[in-house]
Amino acid sequence: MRDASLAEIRELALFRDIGEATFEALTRSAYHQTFPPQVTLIHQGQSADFFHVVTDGLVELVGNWNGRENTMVVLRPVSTFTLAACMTDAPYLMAARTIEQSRVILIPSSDLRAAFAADTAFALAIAHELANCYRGMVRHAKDMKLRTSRERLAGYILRQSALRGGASRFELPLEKRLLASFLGMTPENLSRALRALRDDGLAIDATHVTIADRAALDRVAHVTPLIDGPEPGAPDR
Amino acid sequence: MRDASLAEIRELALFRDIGEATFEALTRSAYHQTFPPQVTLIHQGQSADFFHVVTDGLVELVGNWNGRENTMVVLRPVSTFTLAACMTDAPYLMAARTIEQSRVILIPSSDLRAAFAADTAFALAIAHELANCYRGMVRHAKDMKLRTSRERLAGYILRQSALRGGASRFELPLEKRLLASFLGMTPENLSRALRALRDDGLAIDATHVTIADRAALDRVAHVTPLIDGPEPGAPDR
DNA sequence: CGAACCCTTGACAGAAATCAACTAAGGTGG
DNA sequence: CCACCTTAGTTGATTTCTGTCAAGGGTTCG
Repeated sequence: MRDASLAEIRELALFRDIGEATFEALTRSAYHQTFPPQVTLIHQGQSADFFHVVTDGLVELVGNWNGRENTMVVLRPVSTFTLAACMTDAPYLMAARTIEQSRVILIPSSDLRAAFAADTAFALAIAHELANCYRGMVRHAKDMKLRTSRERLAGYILRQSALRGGASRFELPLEKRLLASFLGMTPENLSRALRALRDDGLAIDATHVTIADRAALDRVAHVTPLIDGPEPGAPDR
Repeated sequence: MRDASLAEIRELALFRDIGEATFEALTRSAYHQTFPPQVTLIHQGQSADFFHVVTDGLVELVGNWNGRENTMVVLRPVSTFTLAACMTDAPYLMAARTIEQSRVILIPSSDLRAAFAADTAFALAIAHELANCYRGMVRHAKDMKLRTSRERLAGYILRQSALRGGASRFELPLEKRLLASFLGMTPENLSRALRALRDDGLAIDATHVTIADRAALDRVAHVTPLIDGPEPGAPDR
């Protein structure tokens, strides 16, 4: 891996507190690679060869079953995937595909497990990462099971706003069909839901989002950290 | 904690490989308590005081939002909950309630984190447990987003059969309204779905399940380890 | 310029939630 | 022992929501 990459990665929460020897062992056989958009990085069912860290771009985790496909997670930098599979040496449950051009670190899973055993600080960082992945998936499942599609959409918009420091105008970061899949609906349905939310303080022109009435939108979404996650930058409370 | 409990617990995968000192530190301030049915053990949003291990009985994890409620997980012995919250010192995302009389070990979260730092074998066991919880929730989310309610029900029946060594006749382990909630449908809908599956080789009389035509049922469910989990007892592959 | 592709819209069909009525079983208390 | 109440489950009627199908507009890209 190049020196510039190494310095950049060393600052990530996953690697910040670990020993120099561990860091070197982890990065010795690792790759930091750039991928074009729409490239499938891993397939579901494959054995867990690499632990992945998205450092730039946008990656989606996709579930497939019986000819159907669904976007389960959208990963922005800096995020990881395939950690649980690597730790348990089990097959990937989801495929991963770049949405836009992305840079990804690939760490052989055997090195990951060796570093876990050798470095307590790294073990703790891994456990935190696993716990956060779990909690993210619990939140997504709660979103799916407790909210209607309209409510999920309103919640998504407010989360995106929060990610941008509470901005009331921003661009949708995803293609609508991808967003629809992530929110558990069809593109047609998303289209209609977006129009319907105009009565609740949301205006959308193509990809340009304007929150006209935040309170009204939140009366639909009832945003809560127990589903929508903590405020960006804040600890998970 | 009583000696009988200690011996019993020592054999669990979580504690099997850890040092004697760690085990003693963990169990010194732990409780092994019996709870009646329908008791709420924890509420969502509470701070993570205890790590929990279900040793007997049946416990459900429940999500609440805006007056709605949904069963997210059903835990049979031996299973754990609140691990992710304890490791990250974050609030519980789900409430827990006993379904039937249950015995639960409660370990103070500070002790859990101390043991993680002190004992590498325990850290590894915790990481495996976290990874398995994550993968379980991914599977549940895939179940929800990729399958219809009828397909989920068929899958559930076949999983329950597999848990019983492939038995074709067994008793439903849950009240139907609880099962309906877990499967993401209403009780009325579950009733109808059960009748509809009679054409697909499933017969249900009250709580008594008979799989008349396993192949037909699997043509509906398309059981796969990537959603339904590994065969009981087998590693996750 | 044509070919994809994304998005939107409308019409329709199917699935699921809701509302309501009814049965059956279990528990309580007179 | 029986009347009464509560609760789980079923069934039917209805409405609401969502998916599907089809068509058309707009954009991008070879």
